[in-house]
Amino acid sequence: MNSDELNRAFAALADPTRRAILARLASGEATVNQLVEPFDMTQPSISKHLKVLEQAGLISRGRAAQTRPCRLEPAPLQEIAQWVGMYTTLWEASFDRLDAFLQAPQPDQPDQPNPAARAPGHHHDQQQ
Amino acid sequence: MNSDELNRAFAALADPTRRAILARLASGEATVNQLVEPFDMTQPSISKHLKVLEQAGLISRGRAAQTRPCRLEPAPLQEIAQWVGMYTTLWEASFDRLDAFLQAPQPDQPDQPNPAARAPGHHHDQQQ
DNA sequence: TCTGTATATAGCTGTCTGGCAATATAATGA
DNA sequence: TCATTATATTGCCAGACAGCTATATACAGA
Repeated sequence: MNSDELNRAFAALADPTRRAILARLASGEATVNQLVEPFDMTQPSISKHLKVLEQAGLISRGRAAQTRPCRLEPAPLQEIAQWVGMYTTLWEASFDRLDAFLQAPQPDQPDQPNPAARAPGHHHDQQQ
Repeated sequence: MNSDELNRAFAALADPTRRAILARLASGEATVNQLVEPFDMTQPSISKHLKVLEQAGLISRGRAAQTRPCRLEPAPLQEIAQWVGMYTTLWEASFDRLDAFLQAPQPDQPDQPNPAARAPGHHHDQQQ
């Protein structure tokens, strides 16, 4: 749950073209040209987007002849799911418990709040 | 699951200062000055961050005397959780099923892939 | 009304970003 | 080796962004 990784992952996902590329890759590997095709955009622009996605760890690239097939790498998405998971108590908590939650020691440390508040059983136990 | 909302939410979360602000707000409302305090940063800079968070819908602000208490708004986080959720099949799938998944019709439409692939039962049924 | 406190806005700067066209590199196949 | 195809890199530009200082606005209390 490194901060830099989250920075890069979130920043990469902030662009709709890049999210569309990931959506495409979710259905299987694709070459750069295949990824260029659906977009009204030049190949260098897509290559730049791919570089951003790669540096964020969201994709990896192999080699097959002269193509560089792109594959989706789920790890950063998992990290994001985990990060967002720390806030799920905010909307999972039932109405009458909401205030208690707001008072309770919730995620607090800049960038690594409370990793133990994920499961649907919403246990309140935690450190610090 | 509007694209612009996701753009703003992801972009807002790409900054560690803003994520730290959210972490702080997860434990309850706070005034601007209270949010400034833990950071080695000027008040106008924090106010700017708050504006970004507000425009992303991640926080809202009330009025109490001359303070403007900030409150965390979970809706965009829920949208992100939902968006990421569409990719969970990629790592929930067991090893021997992975290839099948990569062949199967997965999230594809730019920015609104397959909303029906969330639950832990990982059902393969879906449209198109 | 005046003072102080809380917050917002304006203006500046350097850096990052997303797009493009043009060009370079890498691997294939003849 | 040469031509072709696939991809990456470079250089350019306009706009966004994060930080700062200085200043403006809003409200409270005397």
